[in-house]
Formats: sequence, C-alpha cells, structure tokens
Amino acid sequence: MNDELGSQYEPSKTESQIWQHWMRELGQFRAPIGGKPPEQRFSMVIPPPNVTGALHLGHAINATIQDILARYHRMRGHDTLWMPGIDHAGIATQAVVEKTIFEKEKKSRHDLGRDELVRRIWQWKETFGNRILNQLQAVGASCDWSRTRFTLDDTCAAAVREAFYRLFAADLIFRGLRLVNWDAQLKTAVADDEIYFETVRGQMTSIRYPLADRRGGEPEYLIVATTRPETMLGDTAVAVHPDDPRYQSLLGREVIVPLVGRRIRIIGDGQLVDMEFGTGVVKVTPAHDPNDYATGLRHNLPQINLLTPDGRMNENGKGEFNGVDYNYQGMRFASDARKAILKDLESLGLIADARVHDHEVGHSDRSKTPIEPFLSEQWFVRMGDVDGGVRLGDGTLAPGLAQAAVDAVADGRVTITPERYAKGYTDWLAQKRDWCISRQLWWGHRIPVWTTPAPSADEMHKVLLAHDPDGQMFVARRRGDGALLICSRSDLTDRTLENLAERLAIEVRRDDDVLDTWFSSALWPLSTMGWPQEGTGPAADDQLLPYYYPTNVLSTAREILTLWVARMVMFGLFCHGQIPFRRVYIHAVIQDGSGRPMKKSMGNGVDPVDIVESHGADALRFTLTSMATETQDIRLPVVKDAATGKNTSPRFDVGRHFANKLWNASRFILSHLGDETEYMGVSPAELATKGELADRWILAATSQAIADTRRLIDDFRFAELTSVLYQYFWGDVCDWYLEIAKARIRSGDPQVRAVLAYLIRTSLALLHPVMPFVTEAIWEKLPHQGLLAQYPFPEPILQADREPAETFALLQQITRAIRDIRNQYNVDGKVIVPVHLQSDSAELLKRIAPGVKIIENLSQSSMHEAGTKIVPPPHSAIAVVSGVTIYVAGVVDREKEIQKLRQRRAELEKLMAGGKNKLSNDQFVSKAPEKVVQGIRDQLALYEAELQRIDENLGHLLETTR
RNA sequence: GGGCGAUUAGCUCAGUUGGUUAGAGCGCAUGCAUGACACGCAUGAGGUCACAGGUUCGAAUCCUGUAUCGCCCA
Repeated sequence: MNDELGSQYEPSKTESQIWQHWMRELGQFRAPIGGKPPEQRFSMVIPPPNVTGALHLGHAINATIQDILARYHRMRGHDTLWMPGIDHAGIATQAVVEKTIFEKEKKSRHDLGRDELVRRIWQWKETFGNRILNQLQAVGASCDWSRTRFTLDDTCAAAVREAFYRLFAADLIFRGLRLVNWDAQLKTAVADDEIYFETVRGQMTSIRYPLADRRGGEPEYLIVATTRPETMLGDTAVAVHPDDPRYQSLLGREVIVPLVGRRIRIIGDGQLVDMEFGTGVVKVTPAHDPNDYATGLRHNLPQINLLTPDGRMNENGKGEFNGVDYNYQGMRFASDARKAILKDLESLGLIADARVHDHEVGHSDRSKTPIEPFLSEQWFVRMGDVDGGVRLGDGTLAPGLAQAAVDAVADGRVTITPERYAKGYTDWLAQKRDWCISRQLWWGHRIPVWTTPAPSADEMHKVLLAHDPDGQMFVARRRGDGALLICSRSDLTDRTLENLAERLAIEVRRDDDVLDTWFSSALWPLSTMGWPQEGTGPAADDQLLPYYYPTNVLSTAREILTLWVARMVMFGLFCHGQIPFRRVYIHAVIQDGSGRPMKKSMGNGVDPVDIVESHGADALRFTLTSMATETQDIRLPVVKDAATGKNTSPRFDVGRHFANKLWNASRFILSHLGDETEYMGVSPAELATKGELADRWILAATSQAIADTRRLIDDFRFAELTSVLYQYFWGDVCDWYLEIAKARIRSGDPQVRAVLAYLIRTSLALLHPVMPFVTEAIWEKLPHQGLLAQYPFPEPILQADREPAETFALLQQITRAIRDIRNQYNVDGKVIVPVHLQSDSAELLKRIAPGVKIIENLSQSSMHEAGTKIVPPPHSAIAVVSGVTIYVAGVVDREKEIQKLRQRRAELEKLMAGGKNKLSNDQFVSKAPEKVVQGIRDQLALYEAELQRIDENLGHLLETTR
C-alpha cells in the first residue's frame, strides 16, 4: 500500500481523478429531496458569476467558504443543496460582444439588428459561459451541478415574468420621467454602481446673467459659476440662499439666460446654495444635474432637456439673445457645444472669470465615457411606503418594499455577519429611492409591457376585460396621454395578446427596453428553485422550493450587499412571503501586498487557476480560508514566479506544505497499519479512557479539535478554523503523538495502532471540508467503504478524559527544556544526556513518572533520578518549568551557563517586583477578583522557587569555577 | 461632506466579556541528511500593541482627540 504513495503529494496527478469520483458516485452532488426535518436540510445559492467573467480570487475565496459549509453539512448527514449558476450580466456582456463584432466585422448592433445581436450573444454565451463554472469545479466546488441555472434560461425567465406581473398589478412598477445616468456611447441608462469617478481637469467659468427689469442701484448682472456651461441653455432658475442679505431684495425677480434669452426666476433655496461659496448664486438646471433636479421638484421648476440619446444638443439648444439668434443643435454636448457657447459668451463679454478646476466626473464602467445625467422615460420599482401598504407573498402587509427588507434584518429574521454591515444595508434601504429597472439594451429580459396608443386604447381595454375578466393574464393601465400599457403575464399570454390585437387590427407595441440584470438576480433564490411553480408536479425540481427555501446562508462580497442582497430580501418577501436566506456572510476582500485592490489593469492580481495548477486546489483553499477573517480587507503579498512568469504568493506555500504534511503523516500511519483493519473498529471512547497517558491526551485533544471545528464553522470563523486544524494536526498529531508512537510501534504495542487508526480517519474527516482533494485521495488508500465526502463528520468523544492534558503539557515543557539545553550547548544528536529531576511536590513527580519514557525518547536523554530531595549533579545546566527543576549534567560550558542564569535571574527579579507591587496594592487586592489575586500569588511562588534553584546552581558553578 | 474599517514582531494576520511573561504562520539565526515528510525536524532571537489624553486597582482591549491608509454612500 505504501509504495503507491510517493514521498511528495502531487495534486495535479490526483485532483481530476478525485473530482471524477465525486461527480460519478455522488451524482454531481445532486441534492436529495424529501425525508429530512428542516433542521437537517442545508441550502445555499451561489452568487451567480458574470457570464463574461473568469475566476478571480474573490470568487475563489467565496466558493471555498461556501464549499466548506456545503461539505460540512453533507457530512453531517444533512440534505444539502448548493445551487450553481451564472448571470447574464446585461450591459457587461452586450458591451463585450458588440466590441468583438465591431473589431472583427466593423458592424454595429444596429447593422445586425436586435434578433441577430441577441442570437450572437447566445452563441457567445454557449462558448464561454461555462468557463467560470469549470474553474469553480477545479477548486472543488461541490455545487449541485445537475441543476446549474442561468439567469436568462426558461426557468428564470418564468420567475421574472411572474414577479413583474405581480409588481405591476400591485402598482409597484411604474413608468416615469427621471434623471438617470446616461451612457451616450452605449445609449443606455446605467446603474449607479456601473459608474466610476475620475478626476478631470476642467474649467470653472463665471458667467454674467443680466438682471431683468433692472431698477436703479441694482446690480447689472448676477454671476454664477459652472464647470458645465453647455447646460446653461436648460437653466430654469437661479438660486440664492434665502438668508443671504446680498440678494434678499432680488428674490422673486428674474434674470435672463444669455444666448437663449429665457427669463428665469431668482429663487431662495437653503439646501442647494452655500452662501460662503463663490458668489452665492447657483444656476439651476433640473434636467441635467441631480441636485438641481431635486431643487426643481421643490420649486416646481420646468425641466428642459438639452440632450439627444446619442449625446448631442437637441432642439432646445437654440434661442435669441439681444436680437441675435444662437443655435447649437446637433453639436456634441459636453465638447463642441461647450466650446461654442464659451466662445459666444466671451464675445458678448459675459465671462467674468475662468480658472482651472479639477473635479470628479462620473464615467461609465462599460464604455469608459463620461456619464450625462439625462431626463428620460424609465421603468421603476416603487421602494417607498405606499398608502394601504404592500401585500407580501404570505398575505401580510408591509408599509413598502424597502421597509419590508429593513424590517427583516431589524427583527433578526435575516442576520448579517460581520454585524457592522447591517448598518450599510439599512441606511441604503431607508432612503427608499425608487429603483430604475429599465435598460436600453437588447440582451436581457425584455420588459413585458405592450402599448396601445390612445385612439384604440378603449377598444383594446374592453377586449382584454372580456377575454380575461379576472386579470389572470393581463394587467392594463392608462398612461397620461391616454395610451394603454398592458403587462402580459407569460409567454403564453404574449401570444394571446398579439393574436387579439392582430385580429382587431389594433396596434400593440412591445417596450424595447430590457430589465436591469439585478431584477433577475433579485429572484435568484426563488427562480433557481422553480418559483412560481411550487410542489405541484411530479418532477423532483418542483419540490425544491418547499424543501430548501428559505436558504440557510448567502455568502457574498460586501459591495453587492445593497444592490443584490437587499433586493433579494424584498423580492423574496413580496413574491413568496419568506426571506430568501437566514444568514448573510460577507467575506473579506483580498488586496495585493501594499493594500491596493487587485486589478487586471494593474497586473497585480493572482489567478486562482494558476495556483490550482502550481500548488493544488487544497493549498489554494487552505490559504484563502486562513484569510477569511472578520476584517474587511486582507493583504496578499504578490510575487512573480521566476519560472512561469505568473503572479503567485508565498502565502500559498503554507497550504501546499500542509497538504504535503498530511500526505506524509498519512503515509507513515498507513505503513504501520498494514492490513490490520480490525483496529478501525475499536471504540474511540474505550481508547480514550483505557490507554496510556499519551493516548488519553491525544484523544482528548482530538475531541477538543472536533468541537472547535464544528463551532468555528457554525460561527463563520474560517481563519480560526484553519489555525485550529493546523495546530491540531501538525502540532499535536505529528510533532508529538506520531513521535511518541514510533517507539511503541517498534515494541508491537497494539493500542497505539488502534489510536492511529482512529486519528487518521478523524483527521481526514475534519480536514475534508477545507482540503477535500488530498483527504479524499488518502481516504481511498485506507480500508474504506464509500467516499470520505459522505463519511459522518466526527463527533467529540463524550467520555474523553481531560485530566491528561495538564500532565502532558508538563512532559512537553520538560522535553523542550532538555532539547533547549542540548541545543544551547551544541550536544551531538546521537549523545544521550543524563537528566535529574527535582520537585518539591511528590504528587507532581508521581504524575510525571508514567511519561518518563516519552521524555527520554523525545529528548535523547536518560532519566537518572527524580525526587523531592536530590543531590544536584555537579556542572549541570538547569531549567525550571512549572515547579520542576531539570538538571542536565556534563554538557555545561560554565561561563555560558553562569551568564544564562544571571540573565534569567534579572528577568525573574523584574517579574517578581511586578507581582509584589500588585499584591502590596490594597486597591488591587480588595478590588480584583480573588481568582486573579490568587493567580499572582501562585505565580510569585513559582518565581521564588525558580530563583532559589538558580541561585543554588549559580553557587555551585561559581564555586567550581574558582 | 456623512458612515464604516484598519494601524500589534521584518511580512501577513489572531487576540473572545479589561486580569498571570501579548500569540500564529512566513521570514530570520543556529544545529540536524533522525526509516513519514528538507514542502522536513529541533531550538532560538524578534513587539513602547500608530500617537496624545482620559476612565480603572489594572488597558492592545473601554472613552475622547490626532495622524496615516482603505472602503462605502452622497
């Protein structure tokens, strides 16, 4: 058996084989349905990665964490569902595909047309879409691969349609004119999170607006400053602070907008205007600035849009001023029009000042072009409270969608770990800003609303009512201009609608826009489990929802806590009446060694797939898990691998070394277990009480490790988990127990084999959730039935004897002390040193007695004497640990030993002074808990004893020196 | 501008409700080709817990302020 195992673990040779075994024998980790009570079911949905993406460290750490949970629960016998899938990522994907098509064929999406572009994107998705899922498999993700979903597949589409229909019917979806972030390159609205800010060198221009109907003594002009002079054509007011004495008398009067000649009011607004800043006068352009937009709503100002969807000045960009016509229509908005306007103002002498000004400009993440605030018709989901409340899926009433999601966290139905992130979630939702869900794209769920223009609206409405009196298929709503908006519930009703319209020769036109990707993501826990179908059909999938929803855990990155997590909670409650998950875990973000985010453009990223290839998946997982702390950022020092030229990190060596250690320790144990399978059956509880000291100690330590492992996984303390496992296996098992076992194996002790048999199985099982490949690979070499992945997760041995821990710790201290002395005096490794032990406590010596062999074997020593009164051997080095004095004779360099003892003496005196100081402080003695005071007393006594021994020996050494 | 986080050994991080000499891994130093493992074994050195105040018998830990870095929101 042993010769099958090389002395080095080679992950690349075993991982794919192990993966195949799991996939085959566990049916692609298919989640069972039915039969277990709720507390024995465990479910998660994966945050669906972007279809355009490749695996990065964020995915890798998150997948590892989820996989630890999934494997742990599976081993505990829980029915486990970890739902995998990918996101169609509307704008990101369309942008990538459009770009490739343009590069290859010099064709725009308009050249191709909607159907053809969508066909091409699907094609692209088929080719690349599974890439990231394959990468997740390479790190060992035990998702239910038989149920992989895509946010644009039929199942998810059905959920999107139903959710939209219900929201529309509840009047929670509406169409409105709003200021949105406009990407003029891609001609679409983009979400706030798709914008990044860049400092741009611009110009702050101060412009003179002539005062209308000027009276004597009044200023000729009001001066406003702006970095965006082109927007002045859309000004509908200028604002001053209502308390500003300079302009008090001008409130309610008018100024004339240069170039367009429009008269606009001077309004007072304390929110918009900062009196101290500039001239204290601000231009108000509601259609082109979010703050001005809000101001416009407060003062009922007209909104004048200047922009065409492709980023040019529209027909409002012209006018007459001082008898001269000005026209900027058709010019590119923030560039050509701006230049022309500045030139005209200059020649009119209306520029009071112009200075260089650096400011933050929002750019579209997708096209890298500046964002324009743009007033346009969009679809929204109403987030705020509504009169009469919102009826949730379970029939209860909530004040509004956002409030429902706030409440779910506030009352603890959903918990967020680390807790501090709950605040960000709540604060964001509390703004209750309506959610713009329409995108002017072709890739995505097309908005299921058809419009019939006013002339036929009445007739259409009648037909719909006749055909569908209960509103089971359609919901229709009148728009301001009399047109009818019809929301159709499903693919089937779409056809009905279009047939009806065709028969009656009534025009119905489907909305061109698609839904924001987050709309379908928000339904992910529901849609992947087949909602709105629920337990109705014979198909197993139909039972997922009642069996596995709500999920137990959602593990994700903090930046989508609001955009995604909050929206899942809202939709979960609205559509199904239940939260989508009970616990949210937010993992740390991995940065490079100097605290910068890892970015492709900076070349400082580490590719997890490279690490899987070079170090193995287990090494990657172990290291990433050790970085899953509660802090928000973790640094990973990045270095370039000299051989491959790829980025890597020395931190991954830790994981690789640990996997190798596990491999070799197992190899050792296996070689001595031979085929003695009967030991596998010995009850660990029996071993834990009947064995030798070391056996009882390691079994108690194992029980402790088991209990810790369970607790730490349950509490999401993953970094601590790795340190417990590392310390237990490498420290306790390898460094101590295996070393002790060697001598006993040689002497044919059967008990030690039984313990080893237990230890190896337990260790492999404990480590399996974190390091599944290497543990499973070793498992296959053991006499076994079934996969380790299905083996019951270890339980602590209830009868484990805790007493040996203290005695064993003392043996370890003594062993280390002797090793230290050997080391200090460069004793050759083969030399056996003589040791004498002294302690004032006969009881202590009695406890040590059974461990003398251990000390001897592990420190190459022989115990000559142990007693309460011994004659210290001459010329010996000493060490004092926990009330035991160790003399090692015959190795001493006197001068060095004297120096060492004096140093220790000085140290002790300092420590003792500290202790005495505390005890002589009445306040301390009276106020500190008795346990603490006694602790100081005990410690002091030990110091005193040690000092005495040191002085004694120092005396001997000094005598003999002379 | 508002909120949150970080600052502990050369590096990356732990440090549970304040309490005996502040821990780990890596790196470093010394020794070791030890019948599992040199991806190893043994031992050791290394810290004014960012700074300044305060609370307390007692502070890395609690409070206030300052500095530096980062994230989120506006």
